[in-house]
Amino acid sequence: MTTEKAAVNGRRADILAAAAALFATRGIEATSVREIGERVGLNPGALYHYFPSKSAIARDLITGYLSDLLADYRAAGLDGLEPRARLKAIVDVSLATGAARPDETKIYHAEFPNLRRMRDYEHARDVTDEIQSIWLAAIEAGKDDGTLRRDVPTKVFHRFLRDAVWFSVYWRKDDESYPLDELSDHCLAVFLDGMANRPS
Amino acid sequence: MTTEKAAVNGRRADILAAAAALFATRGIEATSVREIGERVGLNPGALYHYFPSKSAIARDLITGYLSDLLADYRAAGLDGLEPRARLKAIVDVSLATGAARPDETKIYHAEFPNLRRMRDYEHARDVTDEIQSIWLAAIEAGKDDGTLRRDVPTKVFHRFLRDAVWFSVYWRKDDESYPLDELSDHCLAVFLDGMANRPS
DNA sequence: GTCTATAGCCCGATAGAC
DNA sequence: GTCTATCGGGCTATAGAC
Repeated sequence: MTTEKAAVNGRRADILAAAAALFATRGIEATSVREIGERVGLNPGALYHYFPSKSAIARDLITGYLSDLLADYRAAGLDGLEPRARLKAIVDVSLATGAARPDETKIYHAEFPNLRRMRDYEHARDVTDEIQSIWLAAIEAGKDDGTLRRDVPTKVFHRFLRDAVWFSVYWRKDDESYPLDELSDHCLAVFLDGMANRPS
Repeated sequence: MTTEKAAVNGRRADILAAAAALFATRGIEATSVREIGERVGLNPGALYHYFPSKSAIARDLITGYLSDLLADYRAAGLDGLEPRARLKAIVDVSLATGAARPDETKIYHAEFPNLRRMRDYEHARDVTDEIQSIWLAAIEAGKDDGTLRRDVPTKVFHRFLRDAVWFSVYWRKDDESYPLDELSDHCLAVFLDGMANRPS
């Protein structure tokens, strides 16, 4: 990669990061390209040298995020794991992604439901479908091998667990007081072993 | 109440309902007063006969919603219930509110975090603090009487349960195929008894 | 009480100098 | 590659006729 190309990618990355921070806190539509330019030290018009439109910035953020997330799930070797370990791996990959990329996580969950029917989001839709099937398959495997109870519908349990995991980016403080592996332990304790106190 | 007063309140209610539907799906900032007027069959300027501003519509929606929700919790006689029954009552009141007022539920959860620091939201802040303390007290009571395990922090369990309950408005279909009391049963099954399969 | 018309502002995006 | 300047348009809110 040449020096000029690296500089361009650096600028692009700066713009994406600045836009992500603003989109995550105020929403895409409520964020102006002027604000994005201000954050990155560029006049509004100059942004259009790197991106054709504001919505292209949002789309690149979301599709890049989803592609990386799917790659992380695939790299976790889920197929070789027993259901409980597989669910733990899914939760851990997700929590790590939420902690590493909180802005994109918030944007995806807050805005994608309204964007998924738009043109240029076909690939993102495919990725989200595959991610969902990864979660659902792990829960089904747990039911099949007797690890999980069968009277709670798979889709319902999926929603409960999924929301607990992803929405933790809104309340977890990213400091030493509550490390990620503790959150992971608490999440798996509640959802796999249950909150009920059963002295053994 | 005079006929004129009732008519005014009817118009006000129509405007609030139309605004709620739009705010819930597109967000407050992304919704224009022209759209609200269109929905209710009024020219944009005429809305200002009933509300001083767009943000006043949003504030009335949120504060009214929160006041009613708090009243419902108080009417449920929570203090006289054992911890498990108390948590079930809290979940049931919340699910019923979500089903009866899905738009305001979505608006509150999506927009209040960004609005709570604003002027004119002092009362809403007090109400949310009290609602949160109702949930936390029920969980603490469950720990105190040995019903709930103590190794998962109260605030963490609260977030998991709260998000599962409230965000169900985004995915639950409001038809006969999945009635509210089934959702309530599944929620309490997962969070109170645990998803783990323990043949007894 | 609802209308038409518009003020004043900010928006996304573009043109063209340098 | 970044700037200044601006276009065309939608926004919230207001003014004043009816």
